[in-house]
Amino acid sequence: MSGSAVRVRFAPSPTGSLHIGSARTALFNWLYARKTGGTMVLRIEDTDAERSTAESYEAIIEALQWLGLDWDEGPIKGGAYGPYVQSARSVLYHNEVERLLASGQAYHCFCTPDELEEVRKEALAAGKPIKYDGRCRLLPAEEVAARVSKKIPHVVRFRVPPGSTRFRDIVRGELEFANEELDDFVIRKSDDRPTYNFAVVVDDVKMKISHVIRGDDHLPNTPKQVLMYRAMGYALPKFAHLSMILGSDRTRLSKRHGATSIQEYRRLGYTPDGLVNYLAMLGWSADDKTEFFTRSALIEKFSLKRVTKNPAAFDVEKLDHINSMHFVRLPPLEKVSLVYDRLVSEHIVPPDFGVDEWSECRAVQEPADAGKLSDESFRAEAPRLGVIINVMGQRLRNVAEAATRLAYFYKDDYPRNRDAYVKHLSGPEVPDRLDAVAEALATIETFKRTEIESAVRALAGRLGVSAGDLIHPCRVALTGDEVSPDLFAVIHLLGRRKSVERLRKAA
RNA sequence: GUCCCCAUCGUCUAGCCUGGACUAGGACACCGCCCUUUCACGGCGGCAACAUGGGUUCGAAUCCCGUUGGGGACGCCA
Repeated sequence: MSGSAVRVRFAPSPTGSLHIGSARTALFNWLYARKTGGTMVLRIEDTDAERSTAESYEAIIEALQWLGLDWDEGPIKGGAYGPYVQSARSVLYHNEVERLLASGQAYHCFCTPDELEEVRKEALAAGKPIKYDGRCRLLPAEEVAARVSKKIPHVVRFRVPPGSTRFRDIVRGELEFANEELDDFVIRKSDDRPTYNFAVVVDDVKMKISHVIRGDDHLPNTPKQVLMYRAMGYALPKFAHLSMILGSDRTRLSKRHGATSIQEYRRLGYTPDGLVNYLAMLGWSADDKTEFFTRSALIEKFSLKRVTKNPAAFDVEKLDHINSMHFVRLPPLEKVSLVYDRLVSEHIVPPDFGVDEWSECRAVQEPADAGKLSDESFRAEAPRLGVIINVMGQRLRNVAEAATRLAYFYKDDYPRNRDAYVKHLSGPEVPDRLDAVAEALATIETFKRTEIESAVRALAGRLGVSAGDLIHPCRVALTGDEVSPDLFAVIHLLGRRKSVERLRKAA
């Protein structure tokens, strides 16, 4: 095995859903692995017995899968350096703690949480650094042995040496921390589990992680970890600390800024590619212009060297924009399927949507591979929906819009824009015109888009009005709004019966 | 409070390392015009930034220091 092989890891703790910020961290790790032909490891950090839940674990796995961020080693996949769940790695941590204890680089501490809290409060009140004072450092060996054998609850602390700790960060360059700012932190809790800082180091070593790419909220942990690598005699990985993602007001991204989990964005109708593209732009750029990236382009262009240092504010409008670029480029059948599911879940399309209720044009264009789909009602509607989506074109920017913008194709209680009614349907001349159009539609021979258009334009000529004088009121009468795709296509897709019915009703 | 990180249009960013080609480029949003039966898309144009003070230098967005502002970390959470 080559010592220079790239191995990165994403190490979430299963204490909630996959957050936007964590997803970005996962993405950058993934991109780096895919870019370099390295290995992506997924490790579950569940050393907090209290807060870790199976639901969170499931949610995170599912969100990663949905985003298309796959891993080469980890839960489900397995791998040579497992197990990949920290709660199953106790013996590894235990051995390393014993080694540190034996070499005197760690020691037992019997201070109770209450005592420590006391000390912390005092320090805060006195305006001093909040840190453990190292009072158990000097406990004689016999005393320690006695207390341990008496099963007095205790933790193990790392003995921080004097001096300072330097390391290099790929994003930030050379960094130095004074060790006196660090206190003798806990590496093994009284329940015998390792703490995060310790488990991370042991796992990253044992899993041969070459690059630690994580959020910069971990920066203050890094000197502690560096110290432990050295104390245990292991080589350092390379570090890359990513800036945080902030809310629109530049404070920590939280619920009050809107959706914060990947799951929520999924429900809102964003596509994985759109979300991934946007997330990649938060803290990274390929050059001064490009910002639309397919997944493979992202992999091809990605580089840790071009990661920015300053924190980025999450901007939903930009997300919408990037997402829409991906949405409009979706393969037709995929888009149809996505929109269809949305329409059903929003109750726009009833599950048993009528066989010949609306469509004289249902069979106009059979998507080539619609036959592959097994859902019968989908197969029945896919051709017409495909045409609808086609005429909607770029007007349909995401799945979420489908429910409101396509409703009038499927049911009669679609949204109505009051202003549009007032503007286009309130004139005294309107009823006659609508009736005339209805009559024309009822009598033309072939109900095709082009025929419909010439019939309406001819009618306008006979009435001595402009085509627009007929088109605008018809659009409102048929769709409930003054905004829609090409009116003649809409009429065609609505079908003769519905079109005539709505025009007469509005007249 | 202590320590750390960061600082270019409202927002995401390019440029910074390796000072000069920067009257600071692109994108989102916003505004105007064009296209068009409406809207969207598209095209064209506009608005809009080097936080601040001091150095270094012939020359600073770019290098150094201070200030200010923002963020993070200070747990037997991760």
